[in-house]
This record gives sequence, structure tokens and C-alpha cells, in this order.
Amino acid sequence: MVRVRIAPAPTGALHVGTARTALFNWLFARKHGGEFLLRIEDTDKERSKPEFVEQIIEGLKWLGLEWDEGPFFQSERLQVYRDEAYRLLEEGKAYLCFCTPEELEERRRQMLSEGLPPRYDRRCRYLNDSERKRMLSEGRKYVLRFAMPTDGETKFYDLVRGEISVRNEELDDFVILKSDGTPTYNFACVVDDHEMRITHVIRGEDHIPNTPRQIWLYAALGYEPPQFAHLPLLLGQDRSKLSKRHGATSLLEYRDMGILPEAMFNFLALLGWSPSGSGGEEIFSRDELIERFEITQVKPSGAIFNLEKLLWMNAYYIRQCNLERLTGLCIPYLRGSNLISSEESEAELQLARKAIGLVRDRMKLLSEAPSLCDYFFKDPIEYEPDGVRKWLSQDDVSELLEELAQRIEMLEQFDAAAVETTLRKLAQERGISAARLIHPTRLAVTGRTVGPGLFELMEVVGKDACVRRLRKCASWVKAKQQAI
RNA sequence: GGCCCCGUCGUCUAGGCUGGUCGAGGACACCGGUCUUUCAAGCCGGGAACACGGGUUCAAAUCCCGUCGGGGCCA
Repeated sequence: MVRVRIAPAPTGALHVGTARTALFNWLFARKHGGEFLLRIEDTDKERSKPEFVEQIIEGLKWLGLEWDEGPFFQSERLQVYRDEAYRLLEEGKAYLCFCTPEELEERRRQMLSEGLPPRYDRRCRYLNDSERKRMLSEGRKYVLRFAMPTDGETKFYDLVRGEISVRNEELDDFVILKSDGTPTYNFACVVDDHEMRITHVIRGEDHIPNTPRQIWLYAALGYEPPQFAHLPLLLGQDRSKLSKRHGATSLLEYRDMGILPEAMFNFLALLGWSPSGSGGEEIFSRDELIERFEITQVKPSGAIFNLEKLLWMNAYYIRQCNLERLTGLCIPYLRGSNLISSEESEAELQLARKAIGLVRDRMKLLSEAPSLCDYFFKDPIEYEPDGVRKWLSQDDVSELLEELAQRIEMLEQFDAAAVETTLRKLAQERGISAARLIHPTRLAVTGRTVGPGLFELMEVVGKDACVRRLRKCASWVKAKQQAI
């Protein structure tokens, strides 16, 4: 039975890179009918915060990555790590180290100055019993260090990269239990992955250097090691690891700016992986991704997080989205811009639905909803300067708009078709192109030069508002011309 | 600095294991055209890449070696 996990530290918001790792684990589990677990690595008391745990959970749920077991908290398992660490001590596979941070720092500096790599010199590994007893009786603080083999080579097979090997002399005797009794990352990770019966460790490439150490821990503890797969890192524009200085890195930030979860899911799945022999398709449903996902097809090289492409994909999913759901998703943004009241009425909802239906093709982010459809909810307060220059500066505009207002006011049946007929007829009578009337009308009604088809838009805005706006614009133009 | 990983259009990638079908395919972005009341969307078209050098081979994006470049980890 395949069992995988995501093990974030709650020391910050859920990073999109972590989300991508979670996604690949989830796909792998679903693909193989296995289980996906959530483990919170909160042994760092100082930096771990409950609100980050909440955010991790919220983010994973938003993306639709439901876990089968957990969340487990490392902070609740400290005794387990201690027991295992002391077991290694008894078996002679770990030892007490009394070196103080200051001593270590000094020796490190010295090694560096001698041109040597700064590694722990293992002096406490060779302490004899009486020396050790003396240190203990002096009440000196100690850590537990793992006794690494000093020669030979460690090899492992990575599902993404193939064989990876390191000479053991490169690895020093790392700490497994700190002086305060808390475990280090590598140790807690191995103990947990074993106990949680993890079969495949799928994580970021930044963990490759940890893997050989962990493999030795598995051996020393008598555990069966899992398979490893190291995913390429998500990169910023400059090809360094994606971080805050590249812009938004938190999954929830993307949610808040109006990315749809299915767009993020699809996008993230295609960073570092794509279905083999794909004929250029980019849009995949969850089920298709599960079906086609193959961990061994993951590309080993880093992938730049390309916001442009995410936005394109999001726009695609917005266009595909069911209108009812899309409207619901836009409501908070409309409310935030005071376009609809906090307890919206049925009428407001209906208007929002129609407005969103007309502007959705132009929307890349849900957060654009207010700026795209504010004129459905309130009269424009100004006109786009470019539009004014182009379409509202002719001498006859004021009169044309006034005339159109009058004719529209007379309409008994006010809908897109009627407005179109009325407008085109007026243009024809005056011997001008329809465009010469359409553009000023758009400006008058929406304040903008761009937007949905004018006639459908006017139908939604409504007769009274259209007439009022046309007249208001007509007099605005007149006043402006007289002022010159 | 040491170790490890990586290197196909600007970006995400297909192809690489199993060399010839690759005169390198798709997508985003960009440019042009089309549709059209505008902007989008759609459709059609365009420019744009196998990091470099050396092998192996009849034949290399694909296999081998080296160089360069980038990144990660440790400090």
C-alpha cells in the first residue's frame, strides 16, 4: 500500500512550492490507490504558530488535497524521538557530545581558515568512560550525535533523478537530539516516516543533502527505508528559489487575489511534470491528472513560477465556470468595493449574476470583478480621457446623446434588440456611422471605452439608468464645449 | 569555499532510457491577420531553442568525456 505525506513546518504561510509538493504526493497516492497523510513539523517552538497550522489546513482544503490521516503534530511526539535517540545511544550508534556552541564555532572558524571544510571533528565520539563521567558530573550540557561511517559511499536511487551518491567522508556526525531534548529535523523525520509507514518520500530538491544522512538513520534504527523522489524547486524570475522577494508566495494570497482552485491545481501539476507524449493539451481535470500522473516522468530541472500562464489558465477556468458559482465567488469582491450591500438582496444578486455573465470573458482574476462591472451598480462619475478625446469632442455629440435618450425613453419594450434598432435607426437618419453613436453611448453609460457588447450591457443597466446617464453625459459635453 | 543537483524557444514543456520518422512539436507571452460597436474570447499566421567543445557512430537534441553556466545544501 502506497503511503505518502506532506510535512510542512508551521513557521509561515503555506508556500506555493509546498502546495506543489503536496499536490504531487496527493496525485501519486490517488494514482496508486494509496494514502496521503498530513504531518505538522512543529518542533521549533519559537517559530511555530497555531495560525500557520490553520493556514496550512485551509490552503490544502482549498486546493482540494484531502488527507487520509492526520494532521499529526511532532510536538506531541517528543517522547518517541527521545526514546529512539537513546536507543541508538545504548546500541552505541549515537554518542553524547559536550562541545559547546562557542567551542564549535571557534573550531569551525579555524578549519575554515586552514582551508578545510567546516565539519564536526568527532572529538566526543572518542571520549573514554571516565572522561564522559567527569563531564556529566560537572553538569555539562550535551547533545546526542549520530555516529556516521567515516569511509565508503552512500548511494540511493531517486525516482526522479536516478542514482545519487556521496562519499561518507563528506558527512559529519550530525546532531539527532538537541540539549533541550528536542529532535533535529532529520531524526524526527525518519522516526515519523517509519512509524507512519511512509513508502515514498516525495519532497523538494532542497532535501537531497539530507537523504544520505537519513538513509544511515534508517539503517541504524533497523527501519526499512522508503523510496525517494526529489522534485525540482519552484523558481522566481531570476531562477533562484521562489521567495517573497519574487512576489506572492503564499497559496492563500493567490486565492485572495481571485485564482480558482482548479486553475491553481492544473497549473501546479504542470510545473516540473507533463503527461508524456502530450499533444500540447494544457487543460486537465483532476481525474485526468490522477490518471496520467507518473512520478518517474517528473523533470529534474527547476521550474520558474510563471504568473502569466497561471492568469491565462485562470481566465480559461473562469470562462468555463458555472455562472451561479462564479457569481458567488465574485460577491465578496463586489461587497468589498461597496457595489452591493453586505446583506445583498435578491435583486442585487440577480444584477450581479447578469453583470458577471457579461464581463466574465474579460476577467483573469476574480478580484477584477469590481473594476469590470462597477457601472452596473452605479452611474459613472467620470469618463475615460482617451474616450472623451476620441468620441465626445465632436460638436453634435451632445445633441445626439440627448436625442438617443429621448427615443430610448419612449421604448415600451426595453431590451438589447430594441436599443440596437433605435440606435442604428438614429445613426442612419443622421447619415453617420453606427460607431459614431455607439462609442459616445458606451462612454455615457459606462464611463469606459471597452467592455461587453453595448446593447446587452444597456439592457442589464436598465432603461431609467441609461436615459439618465445619456442625459447627464449630454449636458456634461455641452458644458465642456461652452467652457472652451 | 566544499559537496550535491540541473542545463531544448523569453517562460512551462514534448522528444532523450530504446540514436535515424526532429528541416525539433505544443502551450503562455509577443507580433501580424480575421471576426467585430470597443476590449476580450475564438480562429488563422509569424518570429523564437537542443549552453559550448571533443569523442563514439554511416547517423547525436538523444550515448560518453570535458568545459562553462545556473541552482540547492552546509557554513
